[in-house]
Amino acid sequence: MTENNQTPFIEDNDQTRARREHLERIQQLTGNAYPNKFRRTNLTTSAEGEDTITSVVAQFKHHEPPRAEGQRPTPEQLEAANAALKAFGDVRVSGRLAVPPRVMGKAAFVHLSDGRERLQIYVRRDDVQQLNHRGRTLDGWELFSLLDHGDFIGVEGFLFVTKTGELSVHVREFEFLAKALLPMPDKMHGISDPEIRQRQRYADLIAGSLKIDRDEEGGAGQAHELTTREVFERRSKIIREMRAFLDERGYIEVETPMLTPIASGAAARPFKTHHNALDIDLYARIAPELYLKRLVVGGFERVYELNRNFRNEGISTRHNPEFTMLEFYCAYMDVNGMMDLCEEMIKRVVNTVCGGLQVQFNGRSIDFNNFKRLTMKQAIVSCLTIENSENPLTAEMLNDPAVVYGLEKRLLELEGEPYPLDIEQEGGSVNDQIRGRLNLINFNELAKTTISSPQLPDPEEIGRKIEFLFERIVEGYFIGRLEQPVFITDFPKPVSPLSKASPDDPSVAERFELYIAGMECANGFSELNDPVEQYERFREQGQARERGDEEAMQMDTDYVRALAYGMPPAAGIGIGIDRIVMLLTNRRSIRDVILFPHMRPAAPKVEEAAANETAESANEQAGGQGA
RNA sequence: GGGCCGAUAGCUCAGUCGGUAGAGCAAGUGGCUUUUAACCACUGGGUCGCAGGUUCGAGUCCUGCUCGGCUCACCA
Repeated sequence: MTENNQTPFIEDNDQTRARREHLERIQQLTGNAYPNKFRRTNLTTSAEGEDTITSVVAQFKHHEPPRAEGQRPTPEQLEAANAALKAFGDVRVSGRLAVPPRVMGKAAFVHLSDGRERLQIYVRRDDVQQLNHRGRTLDGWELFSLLDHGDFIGVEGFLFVTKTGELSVHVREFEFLAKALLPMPDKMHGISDPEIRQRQRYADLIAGSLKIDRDEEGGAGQAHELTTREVFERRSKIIREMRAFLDERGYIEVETPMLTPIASGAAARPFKTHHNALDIDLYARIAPELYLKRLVVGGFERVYELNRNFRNEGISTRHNPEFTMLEFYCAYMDVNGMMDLCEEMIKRVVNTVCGGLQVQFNGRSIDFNNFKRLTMKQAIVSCLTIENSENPLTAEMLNDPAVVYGLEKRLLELEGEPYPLDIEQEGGSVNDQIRGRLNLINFNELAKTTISSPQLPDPEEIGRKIEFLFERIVEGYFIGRLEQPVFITDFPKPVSPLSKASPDDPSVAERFELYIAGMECANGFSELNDPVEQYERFREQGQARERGDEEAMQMDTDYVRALAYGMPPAAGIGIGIDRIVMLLTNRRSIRDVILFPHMRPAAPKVEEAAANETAESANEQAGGQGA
């Protein structure tokens, strides 16, 4: 038996010991427990060009006689089905043992899985005792007895339907293909610990493919919960559909640098690294935006990139340090055209992937038929005037600096008041109470207040305050208003340094963000293409940075220079793919739609830690010798 | 970073008031040639996340720590 310290990645317990012993005996019996290939037949139509369990099930499952619950098919039905199946001849398929072998004396049933579908095989001792196994004759029944849940085998035999009516392969020959030295998860429960599911996605995927689901609750037409595999298959489909949508419209897909000397194009803290040969610091990109617009300058009228961005910020159910973004740019289009295009694209993707425009997410129904559009000021107002019809706040009133200042002051006062607030109110959380109090503000009074601020209202400051009010009131207390798809438009110019100002109102940018289920899913605008103004905006950002705003955008003089060659009017957008996938797979955490999400390293076990330490000191010694 | 919750056999989970560590599945042995969450009998399997403390005695109570989940804050 293998010493445990030679395989530190395998725990030593009764399960793994049994599997190792089986492996040794298989090795002796077959001469090679890890063969290089298995040839499958090609009776079915499949993309793979050979028979998979999925393709065999897809093509032959319909031969199973219709049977009522708990009823067995009649002998006549079986005879007809088996006669039909026999005509197809022998099939060779392979897969993982999806269950522990059910051995009944001198015959056995096992299910094989190819990761998607499962197919039952039937093995009789008398059929395989003289087994031709890769050129040598051996006792196939003995080999079969050494199989464990999770092993890979290839089988050859004829298709038939069992007495209970299940499509199966009656095995004549089989080959051992690979061993599972680690025990499989519980066949009924799978893996429930989210930590293991995310750290060891392979185990999660295996567990999903091996799990026996009795689909009892499928009666009311309820869409079943997607398996992990189905989530990622759907993710792939979403991305494929988006690419197709853009390709059809003449967009060119490009790849721009992931490692950049300046992390710009968004407001976020970057990851920093160092290039040794050039001896310069580089930053993992936080957005491809400025490179893509250089390409618009260069004559790519329609261009897109679908790839990863990296932001050195918090991790949450909606944030992963690396996330996938689709950005595309279209020359001669403005922000309104881009909203139309975005809406059209998302509708098509949703419809194709989910088979309709009503999608269940987190217990709510999202209606993708209807994308609303609200200016940022309208959105704020819509939260505050519901119960206050005699004293309505209007979007126009938010043009008055006194109202903006007064509202901010009142909001901060309300938030500063200790719990419980002094108004008489039965129950309700602090947030409920603040919501209630916000509705009771006398907006007409606010309009009459004088600004106590020493200096005259600075338009820049007002813009930031409006965004602050939006974030606090709409995104905070009234996030439910952003549940159905809604474009929030007319962002304040000071917080939108890459956007063109609105021709109607120089204080706002032609910019939008798309909110769905309270999540920010997309951000787009009419691209600022005046190099002089862009230079000034970057300088203002630089000043904000000096004032301590770590996230103010970095100046990129080469980008400004590119604009100086002339960029046509254009609109661009960034769409957060992970969040779209969350919406369309009904997953509440971004970690459930990213195969290998970032997590804090698990605490090493005692022996592992010791092993790592010796490895590290060995490395250090080697490094010291080299230097 | 704050709050709440969780970590017990390979997996899923019980474990009462502080008094010898439990079940199902999985594993091992035997039986069974159309089963299907196969079945029947027997057997083995534990650093109770880690480190301290209280106690005659800790899976259980206390403190600290690690990892995770939810949530708030942060984050265009």
